Amino acid sequence: MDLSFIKGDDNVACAALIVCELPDFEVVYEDITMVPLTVPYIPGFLGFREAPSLVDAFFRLCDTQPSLVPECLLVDGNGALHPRGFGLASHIGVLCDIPTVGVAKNLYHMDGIVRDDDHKQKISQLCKPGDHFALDTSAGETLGLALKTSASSTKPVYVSVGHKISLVTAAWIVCHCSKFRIPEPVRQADVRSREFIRKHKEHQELNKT
DNA sequence: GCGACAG
DNA sequence: ATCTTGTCGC
Repeated sequence: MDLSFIKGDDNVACAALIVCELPDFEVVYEDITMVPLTVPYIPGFLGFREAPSLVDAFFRLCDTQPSLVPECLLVDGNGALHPRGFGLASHIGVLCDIPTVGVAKNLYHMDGIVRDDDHKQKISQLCKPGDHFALDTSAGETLGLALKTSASSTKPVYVSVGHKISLVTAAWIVCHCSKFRIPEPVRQADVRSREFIRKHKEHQELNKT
């Protein structure tokens, strides 16, 4: 039920697609691969850098385990909460033709949406999982939500529409997938890709001498 | 003009 | 994103 991405070094990263099954988020499929990166990281253009490898992983899932293709992807990055309204989650949704939700761990500043004192004040008002507030542009358009996902975290996650889903539904899904701050499918993709990178580096060390 | 800026 | 030590609490 997800997708994520981890960086190895400058030219190679680790793409991870994890499928979790309810009710306990048991991992029933994982596709973790080292991928070469040719496009640099430029804020605002993350989709062009990371979407291709992740879309590849999704199509591998479609080919090999069609019965495990989820109804929705949770993407580590923004969707509509983006300077041009089209972040990584939007790229993946369109290319894979599947509903996607953007889940960012940090706020990406843009027109009228900044981590100022007002924003910090609103965060401090969030008290229980599910509490949230809208992220509105200076023109009054809601691009996403700051959502508290776990009782023990001060920091919210930033949820936005990726593709073929409403913001309310997106927030509902993120909320119900969260044991900790980061929704479990994204967290598993994160944990497992780090682990993969660690083993990969060990393997490289052995081959040196 | 300069810095900040999802991962 | 990554590097890094300890610390607190269940």
